[in-house]
Amino acid sequence: MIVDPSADDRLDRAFMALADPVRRRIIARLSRGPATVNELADPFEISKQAVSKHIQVLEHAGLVTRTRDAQRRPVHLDPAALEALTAWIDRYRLIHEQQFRSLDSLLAESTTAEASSEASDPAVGEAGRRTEEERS
Amino acid sequence: MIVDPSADDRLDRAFMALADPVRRRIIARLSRGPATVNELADPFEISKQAVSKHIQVLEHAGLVTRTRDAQRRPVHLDPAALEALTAWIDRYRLIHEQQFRSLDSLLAESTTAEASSEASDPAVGEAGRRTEEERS
DNA sequence: CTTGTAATCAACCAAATGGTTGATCAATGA
DNA sequence: TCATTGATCAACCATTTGGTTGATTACAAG
Repeated sequence: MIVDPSADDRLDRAFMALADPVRRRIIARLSRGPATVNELADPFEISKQAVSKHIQVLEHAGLVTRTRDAQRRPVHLDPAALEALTAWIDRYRLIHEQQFRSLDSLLAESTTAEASSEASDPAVGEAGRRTEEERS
Repeated sequence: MIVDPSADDRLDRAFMALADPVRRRIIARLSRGPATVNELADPFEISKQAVSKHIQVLEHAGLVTRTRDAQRRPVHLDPAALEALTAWIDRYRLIHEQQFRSLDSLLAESTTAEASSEASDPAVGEAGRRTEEERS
């Protein structure tokens, strides 16, 4: 019954939560404003209990929060968690682009002068880069 | 042998692919440049076959591509697919923010005389929003 | 107190997921 | 040719996931 509130684990649950198309539709609906479980369940063919479970997954992932209004439990979107996801994706996407950029400049330099600056060269990627250029 | 038709289905697979922490680590590694299956499998405790399966999932989701170099099959990151993911997330995140913005301006209008509101409690304002229902 | 409504809990089930091991394919190099 | 290396295929297994139905809790209104 470990509750493991690790930040990395949160990211894990968030990605996991968005993996399901039903939950993504719920997120999409919530972006227009809060809604109750019944309202959220309405567009789906599945049972209300199933939707309730989906909401629990989203809540546990930190993507939504819930308040109380009499018997109702309105669900609210928490955009901060979504931001963390885009941050993760963009991180590696941008590193990848950066990698290409430095390769380009490296090639440009080698034409102008001697390529003595092998230096650090963490670019295992560079070595691998060469192996590409294949048929498409 | 259906070959992944709809674009919506692609998004589905992409989110599903990123739900697994092993696959996200693979993506992180690939952001530094292409790598072979053996290279990718090295940091993990799991078998090479398991990593191979993960790569197939990523490939089927359009997140990576593979080329050929002798026996090796280098895996390359495809940043375009990652961009599609951030696009989806940002869409609803921004709609949500927009919603807040209009709520704020609405409140601001009602108190044109003075800008006393310190953003107050938007959650309460939202709760009243459940008037927008689509119970059919 | 009783009824009705919103939502969750509990037990259960089928299918998908992630992992394993052993065999096989494909390309290289002796 | 034959052994080696890189990677996949195939069968199998344990756990997780997403769904169901039926009972139960929590409020609000008669």
